[in-house]
Amino acid sequence: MTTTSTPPSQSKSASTRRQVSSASARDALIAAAIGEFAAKGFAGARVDEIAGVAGVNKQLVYHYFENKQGLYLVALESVYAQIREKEKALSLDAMGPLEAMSELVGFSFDYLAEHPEFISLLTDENRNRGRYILASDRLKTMHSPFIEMLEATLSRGVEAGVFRAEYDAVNLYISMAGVSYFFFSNNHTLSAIFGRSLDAPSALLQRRRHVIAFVLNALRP
Amino acid sequence: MTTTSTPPSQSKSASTRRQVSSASARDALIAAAIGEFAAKGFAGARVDEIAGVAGVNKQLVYHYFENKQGLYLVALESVYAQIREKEKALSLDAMGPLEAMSELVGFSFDYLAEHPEFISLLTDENRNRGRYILASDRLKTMHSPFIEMLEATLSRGVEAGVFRAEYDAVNLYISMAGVSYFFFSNNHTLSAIFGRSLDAPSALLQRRRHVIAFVLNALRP
Amino acid sequence: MTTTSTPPSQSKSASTRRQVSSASARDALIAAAIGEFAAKGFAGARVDEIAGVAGVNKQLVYHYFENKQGLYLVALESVYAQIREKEKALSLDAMGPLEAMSELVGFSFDYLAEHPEFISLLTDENRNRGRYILASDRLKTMHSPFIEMLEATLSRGVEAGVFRAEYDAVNLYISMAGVSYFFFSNNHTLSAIFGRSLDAPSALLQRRRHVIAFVLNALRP
Amino acid sequence: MTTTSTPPSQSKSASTRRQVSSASARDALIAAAIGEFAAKGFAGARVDEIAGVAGVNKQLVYHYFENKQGLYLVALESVYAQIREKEKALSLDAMGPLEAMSELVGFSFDYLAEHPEFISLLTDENRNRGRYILASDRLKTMHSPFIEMLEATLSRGVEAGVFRAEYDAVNLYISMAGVSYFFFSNNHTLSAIFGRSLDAPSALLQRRRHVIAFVLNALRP
DNA sequence: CATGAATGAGTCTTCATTCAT
DNA sequence: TATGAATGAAGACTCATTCAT
Repeated sequence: MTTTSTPPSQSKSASTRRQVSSASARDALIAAAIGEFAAKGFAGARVDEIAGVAGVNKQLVYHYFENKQGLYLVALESVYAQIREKEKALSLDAMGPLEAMSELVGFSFDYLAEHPEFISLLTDENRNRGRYILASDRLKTMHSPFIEMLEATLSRGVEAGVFRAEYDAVNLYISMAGVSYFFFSNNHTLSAIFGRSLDAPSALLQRRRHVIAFVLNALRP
Repeated sequence: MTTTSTPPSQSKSASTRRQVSSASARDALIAAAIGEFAAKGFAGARVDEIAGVAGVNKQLVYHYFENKQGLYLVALESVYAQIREKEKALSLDAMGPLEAMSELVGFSFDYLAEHPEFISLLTDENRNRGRYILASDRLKTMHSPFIEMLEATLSRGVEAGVFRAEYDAVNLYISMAGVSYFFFSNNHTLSAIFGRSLDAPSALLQRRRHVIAFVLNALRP
Repeated sequence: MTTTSTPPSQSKSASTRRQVSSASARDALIAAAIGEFAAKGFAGARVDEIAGVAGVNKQLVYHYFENKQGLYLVALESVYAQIREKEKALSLDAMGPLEAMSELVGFSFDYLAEHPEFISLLTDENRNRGRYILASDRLKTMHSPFIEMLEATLSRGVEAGVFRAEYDAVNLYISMAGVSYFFFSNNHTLSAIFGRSLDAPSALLQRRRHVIAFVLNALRP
Repeated sequence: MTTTSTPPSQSKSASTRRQVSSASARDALIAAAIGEFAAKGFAGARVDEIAGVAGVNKQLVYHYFENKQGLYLVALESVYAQIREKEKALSLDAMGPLEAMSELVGFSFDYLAEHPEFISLLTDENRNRGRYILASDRLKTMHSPFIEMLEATLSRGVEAGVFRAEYDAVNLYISMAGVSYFFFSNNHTLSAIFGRSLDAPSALLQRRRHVIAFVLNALRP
């Protein structure tokens, strides 16, 4: 299942079918919402369009999510939940610090490459000054294991003498994420300014190699 | 000067006043538009609001810019023109490569710190898939001197043996800009996730130091 | 320069040029107005468009004609004046009643064929319930010689025994005009309904022959 | 039924009321639209006014007809549908050719006399150069039985030796319709020019007699 | 649960007209 | 005279949301 929100438990027998249908209708709405909000932002997205893409009646938006904002919040929670899920799958324990760090940088890059909707929704949320992320208890408790993995890898590397000691994990995280994120989030304006197609597969591969080298070089003692 | 090229004020009494008044209505609209579009995006911005903030009649938007999109385009051109203007003021010739690179990284950081509207407009433009930047001849010809300065500084440093030779200038630019840009563009969500106020002055200063160190470290041979 | 392009002030002596230019500006406005009002009706016509087509400043409309309605009235008077002028050129005295009547019918047809704007303006004026024609003293005193010519021709023919005596001139006029007018005024819907191109030159010629024959046949004793 | 196809009334209590209510909102809009468009033309008509007259919310115009043009098209189809309906009720088979022709001419006159909105909408549509009638499949397939009745009556009369053989049915139709149509469509300007009240009941009756006589006289061998 | 109808508060845009020079 | 700037009133159209069944 792509979303996390568990529907409220119902015990009526006949409602089984309804639950199935409900769950899929609800999920379809969330999936459609992620696409619409990512493509057009909160203000530009249309409830009608979301319902249409999901193939359900518009009223269900209000039934499940109260209003457009409620749907937006759930969509945001959903994309965060997805990345958290993927992050948990990372297992760095068997790797040395250099390899582990390389894995972390690569993961950051790859996830953004494959999930443009994550970038778009984050972007919109930042224009809202983080209104929803701050209002959502679920989001606040949805701790990322990534920063802890990064911290642990950094420590291991410092101790092993392969990483500089001067960086704190949060700043390192922001730099590591930033070199990938900015490439994707501003791909169109960068392409226009430099007159290069930065969304071409070859440009992507080249960029991926660059960001790993760049971060690891910066970490050298 | 904040808006598009306006003729310098002249001292002829009669005609000047008219020109000034005309220019100021137009300029006031552009300034207000930058603020509105930055705060709410294209879809969320309200023509009424822009005119109200500018203190002029709403219909002047249509008189001067044809429609909301026209105003948006001019606002976008305006913020690009501003940064290009500042970039031209950079003079690195008297500096050694290390100092010059440090200056470039610091400039990137400082400009974004002082111009959140630049970030917001770029962000929105990227959600539009760069539609306006591609459509604007003015924007396409508004070449940035920055990338050439970076290229020159990089070459100087490589020749002097203080920089690695492996980076190409565009990728280096994106990394250098990204470590600052991402910090500002995603400040709210990062603050929420890390439970830190990354917009506090001290966090800003600390980040500034980090990005300069990070980039220069990555450049070491 | 982005602001108002100040026109080079010309202080050439002769007001002659201005007067000449005035007269032609006024005429140009009337000509453009006839075209616009004919093409789009009073409500659909745009003052800006009229001024643009005439190549003069919009303000002149208000200077010469007070407002849009004033211009419309003058345009209407103008097309009436034109047809009155043409009607005066008809000289039937040397013809027999049959030939004269044929001439009158042919004239009605030809004038409408050549002056679609006359039809369009009359049409719009009728939708206004004749508001302007009733309000205009000029139009009310712009007597048509046509109806008197028709009356005289009819009398001559009745006396000569070649026309029936039963028709009164006004009804005859309306019938004679109607068989041509309806063909032109409703040419598009008639073409669509009958699936024929009634605006083709051959259809026009055929129609012309028909209306003359039809009216003369109806007049036979 | 006056408006476009409405679902046949059913007798289930609940659903019927809804359908009726739905249908009536739609029908009320069409009826109001016919009046407004006839009175002021497409450009002059106001959506607000139409909704107000219909007593429904303005936005239902967009709900049912997409936009102003869509409503205009349906209004046009509606008036065409009305006349087609009436035409079908004509039964000429039991009459001789003279009586039948007289019936056809009288019908043309009477329908226009009773349906000024039909004239007005046709007029506006012709100013549009038949744009809507050409775009509407419904209108193109809404064949008129009138022209076939006229053709049959003409043939019968020619064979019986009471009508001239020279007229083709389309030209005859245009002449027959034109002598009535022009009288009504241009009633106001004609009244003004001739200084007669051509919309008085007596003038109407007199005109009716004239057009029948005129057409039948023209048809005599 | 599901659905189309309905609505009110906007939202961009137009346009005739006036102002200032 | 002539012109661009400016304006108020209104117009078409949108959209999140609610109602009724």
